[in-house]
Amino acid sequence: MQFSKSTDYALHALLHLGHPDRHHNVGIKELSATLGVSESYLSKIMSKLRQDGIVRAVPGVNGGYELARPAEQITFLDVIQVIEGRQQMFECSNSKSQQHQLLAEEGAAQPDRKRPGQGECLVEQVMEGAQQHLYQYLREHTIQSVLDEAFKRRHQEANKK
Amino acid sequence: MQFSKSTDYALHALLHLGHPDRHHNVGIKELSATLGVSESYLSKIMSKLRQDGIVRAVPGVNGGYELARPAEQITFLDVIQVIEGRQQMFECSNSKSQQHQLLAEEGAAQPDRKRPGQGECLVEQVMEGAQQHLYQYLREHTIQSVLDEAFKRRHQEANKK
DNA sequence: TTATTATGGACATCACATATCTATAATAAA
DNA sequence: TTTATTATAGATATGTGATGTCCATAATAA
Repeated sequence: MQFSKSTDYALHALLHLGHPDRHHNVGIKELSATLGVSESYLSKIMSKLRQDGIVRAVPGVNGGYELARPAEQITFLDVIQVIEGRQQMFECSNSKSQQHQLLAEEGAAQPDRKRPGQGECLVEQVMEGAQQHLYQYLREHTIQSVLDEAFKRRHQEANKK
Repeated sequence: MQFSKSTDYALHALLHLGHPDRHHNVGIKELSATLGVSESYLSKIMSKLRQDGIVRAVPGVNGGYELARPAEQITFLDVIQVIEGRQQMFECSNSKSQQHQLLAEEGAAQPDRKRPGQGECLVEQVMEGAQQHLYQYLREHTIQSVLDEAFKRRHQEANKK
């Protein structure tokens, strides 16, 4: 139950691209050097981000990457789902087992067979609730919000002195 | 970024043990048959739960497992942490890279070197916030709360008829 | 046309989840 | 005390995904 390193790389790369006084594309060389990751590996990640419309890529001289939309419209959830995929965080593997029948209708004398697909797993439902909570939080944090926080701190630092 | 099947098995096994009209230990055979998982594999999981004090185990004739404490004191978070471990969900792998220095003190003329360990990664901080949100939700849901929900539904079902 | 840069495929490696089998220890019943 | 039963721990196997490298190709601007 851990986020992959790729997600880490992706988030940091986007922060770099979102840096305000940057007016040109950023090549994989610069990104790679800044993050301390190999060019080979990082380009795979950037390709994914491009395929999902998070960044734009330009080949050729002076090419590189740039954000495809404003940094405040790139949420943590966006990035995570591109890299980690969009599967459910939890899947109940024994929906057909005796367990669910016991929980759903245990002791119930009447065999009520009118709603077939209704037997959803209660464990799964709790976990889906957890996922929704997590996702909501991740939607509320964006590349821009991190940049803002960084600059706010730098400012506080300067004032304190 | 997915929970393992083992977590699924553990949660369902505990639901079985927490079932109210159960007054004796439950052997691995019964658990295995109910969940549709092999005895070998499930016993590994049960051993972990025992080592962490979630269940008690009794060998020998009429032995088996039982909850080590009331079902309302066994949270989803407890179970998940036993099975998945207690590492952070996210770790920033490049705390020493140029990236953080840029974000932390970019443009800052004064080399402020008084607080050494303060340079925490802002991405990591967001992700830790996410984790805390998730954990809070998982702490609020217990084996008992799922059982309650199951019986509530069964009751509604009976009344509707 | 050329140098530069991104892209995609193939490949290698390692860690981990999943799973099985077997020998051993502990316990209750006989 | 013996025996049957049950949990436990170790060794092992296997597949899958994360991480990472290398190389050939395509696209683009100078």
